[in-house]
Amino acid sequence: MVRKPIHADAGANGPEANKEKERKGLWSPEEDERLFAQITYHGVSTWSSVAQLAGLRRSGKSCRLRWMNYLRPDLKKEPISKREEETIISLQQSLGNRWSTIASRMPGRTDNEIKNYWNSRIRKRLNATAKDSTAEPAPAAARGKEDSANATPQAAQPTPVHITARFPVFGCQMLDGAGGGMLSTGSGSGESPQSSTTTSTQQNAGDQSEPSVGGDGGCGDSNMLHFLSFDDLDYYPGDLLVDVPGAMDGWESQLYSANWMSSLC
DNA sequence: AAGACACGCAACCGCAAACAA
DNA sequence: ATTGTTTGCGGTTGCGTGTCT
Repeated sequence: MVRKPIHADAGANGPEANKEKERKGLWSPEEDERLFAQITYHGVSTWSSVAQLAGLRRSGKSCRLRWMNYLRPDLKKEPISKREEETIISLQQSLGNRWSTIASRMPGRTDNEIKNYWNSRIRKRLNATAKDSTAEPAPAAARGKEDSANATPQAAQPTPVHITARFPVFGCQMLDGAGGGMLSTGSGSGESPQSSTTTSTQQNAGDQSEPSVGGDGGCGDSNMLHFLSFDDLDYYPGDLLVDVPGAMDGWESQLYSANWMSSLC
């Protein structure tokens, strides 16, 4: 479901109009475009500077959230699958409501997405079944953060998530700004035939294990976002720090323009 | 057909940790 | 050591859409 944007300008005639205040509410396609371009070509030093340099009247916090939850190129667009749901339930049992940790083990999914999914669907379902049979073990949500150290070894270690050829994995690395660390990793498209993030590797049969690089284009700074896809691999979150200058250019033209932008309309 | 209700999602809020000056 | 700033996280809310009556 895509909500119609209530652009913050709509309230510009209100009492707040004269204040050069931060915008709130849904993001317009133009704002998305600006933020995306800013981060793609110039990277992130601090989020507040991103907002400023992109000419957005948004808080850095808001920009970060928008990028993390929506604009990041490695996000899966298709609905959460049954298998992913099982993973969420399993991880929630062992980790509690530590959504970011859970998300880090589910490439292409955001903590917000998982949290929403849990709150709107799984929790209700589990509550319903718990009423039916009181044998249902209590979720670990109530446990404190200190439990993270006591989590099961299986959950505490970065267990590999096997990704088949149908789930090309992308790694993005911000090289600009402080640290230049891994910004995000995740899987591109999924089993859904109408997946919005089709790549050239999507149709592979799964017999390739070498990283494949997106096509090359010719725009922008060379190394702000470095971008990879893998056809078939065991994925350890945080492992994909591979530097392939120019790799994102092909992705940008293929995904951002053709699919991502159309999904906004 | 219309209103009420439920659902799903995007985004905000408040807090705490990490970091810088 | 202290203070201010930034980032990251989880909880919560608001609103558009779909479904039911």
